[in-house]
Amino acid sequence: MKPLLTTEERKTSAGLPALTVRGTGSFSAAKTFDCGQAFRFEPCGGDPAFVRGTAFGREIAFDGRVPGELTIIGADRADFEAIWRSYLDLDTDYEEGEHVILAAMPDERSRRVMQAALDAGRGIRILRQDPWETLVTFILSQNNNIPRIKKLVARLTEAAGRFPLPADLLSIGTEGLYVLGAGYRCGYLTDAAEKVLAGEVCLSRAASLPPDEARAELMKIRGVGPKVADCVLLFGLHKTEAFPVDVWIKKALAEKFPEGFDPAPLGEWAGYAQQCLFYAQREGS
DNA sequence: GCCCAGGTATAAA
DNA sequence: TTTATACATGGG
Repeated sequence: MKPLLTTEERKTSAGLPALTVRGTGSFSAAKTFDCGQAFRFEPCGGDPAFVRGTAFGREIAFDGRVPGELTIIGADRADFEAIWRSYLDLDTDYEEGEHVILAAMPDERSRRVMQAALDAGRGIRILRQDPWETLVTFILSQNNNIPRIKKLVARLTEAAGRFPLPADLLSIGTEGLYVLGAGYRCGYLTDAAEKVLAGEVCLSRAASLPPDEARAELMKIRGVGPKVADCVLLFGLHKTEAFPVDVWIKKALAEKFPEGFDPAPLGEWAGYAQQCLFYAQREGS
């Protein structure tokens, strides 16, 4: 059942608009912004449930310290309806998702493994991030770790004065990107910028394509392989059915699914299942 | 110092 | 088609 949300507008003591949303269920700002899908948010004031960052060019803070509700600082009700409600995927019933995912498990052993992952990841939401931002951040993610990806993104954003658009990346140049710490990925970024700017790769068109074709469209970019493409499909284009969980389960996790893994019955919940598995694995280690 | 990270391009079997 | 290796960098 679609969550029933209520909202209450406020002003912070500093005069910023703020909106408290109630009925958010299991939503966890801490897990959603720490599970490796977004790289522009940081804990605010020591509590990981209170995060701040930038999305869609707006500085924003999400205070999820009170269970069952979320306070968005830097947004009024109109902003919430226009951007954050969709961005945070608050109208999707993730409890139903858990049931679908468990029902898709072929045997008792798999079910137990998945149950543990769902328990660990409960509260994660699959964000609807800006596709270009998602593309750039996940190009940077390859053979890289999350803390360093965040620092790198922050450095690029500071250098460009905003999250770098294609023209900004070309203006910084391949060498400039190298100096900023992008390493061997610097040429991948400029290739992405060139192809998007030339219309050779069109993200908004990819959004309306079937997953396979959208994946192929993204992989025209040098440095975008199947994994980066799938992350962009999931976190940027919200093609939640497109994530082939079986392919991306790593060795450690593959041991837990000795019978293999058929992602088909997961349907639109494939991405969420995958993200819970990823989060649980990262928590465990 | 060492291992590794939300992988990919490339060459070789 | 599958397997091996280099890759820039720095977090832990």
